[in-house]
Amino acid sequence: MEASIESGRAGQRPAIAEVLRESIRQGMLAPGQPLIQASIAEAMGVSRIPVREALHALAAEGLVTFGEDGGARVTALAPEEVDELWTLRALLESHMAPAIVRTATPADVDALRELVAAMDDLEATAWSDRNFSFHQELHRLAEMPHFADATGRVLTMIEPYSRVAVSVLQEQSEAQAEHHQMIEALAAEDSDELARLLLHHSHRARKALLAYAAETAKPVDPQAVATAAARSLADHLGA
Amino acid sequence: MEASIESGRAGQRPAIAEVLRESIRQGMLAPGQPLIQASIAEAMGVSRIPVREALHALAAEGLVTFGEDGGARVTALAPEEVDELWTLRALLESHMAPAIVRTATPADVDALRELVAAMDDLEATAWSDRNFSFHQELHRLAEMPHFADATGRVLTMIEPYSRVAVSVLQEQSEAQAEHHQMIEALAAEDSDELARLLLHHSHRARKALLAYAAETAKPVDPQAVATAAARSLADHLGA
DNA sequence: AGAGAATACAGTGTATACACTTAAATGTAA
DNA sequence: TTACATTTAAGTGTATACACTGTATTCTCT
Repeated sequence: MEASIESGRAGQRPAIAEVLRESIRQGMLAPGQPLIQASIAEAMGVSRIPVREALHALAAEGLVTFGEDGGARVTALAPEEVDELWTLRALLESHMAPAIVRTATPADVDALRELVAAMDDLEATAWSDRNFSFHQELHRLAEMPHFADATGRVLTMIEPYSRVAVSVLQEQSEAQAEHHQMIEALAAEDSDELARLLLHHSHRARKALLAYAAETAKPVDPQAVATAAARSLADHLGA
Repeated sequence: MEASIESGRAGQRPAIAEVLRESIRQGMLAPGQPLIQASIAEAMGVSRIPVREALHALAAEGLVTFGEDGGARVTALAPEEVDELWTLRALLESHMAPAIVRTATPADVDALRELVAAMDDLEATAWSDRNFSFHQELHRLAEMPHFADATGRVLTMIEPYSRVAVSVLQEQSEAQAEHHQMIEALAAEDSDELARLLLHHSHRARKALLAYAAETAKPVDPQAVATAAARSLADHLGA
């Protein structure tokens, strides 16, 4: 995704788009929720102008959708769309495997190993956060900025939905086991194995998510897992 | 890409982002060119506010880059980036082949065949326009909106650079021949062949572009192919 | 009470105005 | 002429203000 330094000149500001993007990714702002410009502006202590700019940027990223009435909402994905995005993620991520193996230094591998080890016994929310970082770090190693960018975008879009799966199923432990395998494949410089693992990683998670969606009434509802703190922010921003 | 109807409420406006996106894609606004808000606003007959929103949206799409000084410019890609994007395009496009074959109706195929036939003897600029439409149409048929979106984004980003190759090399006739083959593969419902052709299509074009870049001093300079009319618009918008 | 008209409200879109920053142009002294 | 200080201009960032639109609410009349 974009560099975190939003602008040199006005750079000391907390970067409105960044805050909204993270809030959406972490599920604090649930899919479908209206994003009222004035509320966000007040919450952030700025006028509506920079808020509008952030919303337009996020809309271009696909995280926000402007309705016909002009109102912005957190993009809500249909199950088929989530499915498609998981497929896209699998394709992009597995394609980066050779580059990752090629450019990763032993120090990189160690850092990743440590990161994954630190995730072993985290609860769902904290684990999801680290999980996102782990994959982003992997992408960064490939030194393919546009692949990483596209993949990061997709990861961000599906994250609210992934979190449902992580919190509900035994998904977390399986994914975590695969993370360890990925580190070993990386250490062994086995790019085919890494690609295979990344493909499998996505496909399994995708299937788990869809299975969960199928067996519950309200198919995919990240709102349900929003934390209490998250809810209060969401309520503050909501209509 | 986003739906063309930018907004219901203020929808009758010519959609500023749209105009800028097209201008960049077609090379009227050359990579690296400064995008002065006030100039664009005046040229479009609006204030800077909606212009800024458009620029932020385009920045999120990667077509525009905000410098450290806050100024926006048309994104200029390094040769490695163009190379990477061609690879990305090949990957995405070829992956859509089975879905395209699956969902295309005979009427769709006929329409595409006609479109391609109409391109046979066009000069470079007009051909490039139709070429873009042809591929977009192909993506649309796959009924995979997020794949199509990502691919369209990439196509747009590399378009100014592709045009250089089309105008300088015999690229156009080779690409056109491949287009005809794609139609036949599609008509024969041979998705493997279609995927192969799409891969080859990108890889060959990519190599041709890089070869051209290597043998010229100024590696990739789309400015050189901007038409006279384009230049005047660019100059008007430029600093 | 219920249907329809009039009003108030909530929200967006955007033009204007002003503060701030950087870089260029100008002027001045050695 | 060159180096340095000063002013000017060009550009951006954003707060405020106002116009517009749809929706809910209230009021009125039957």
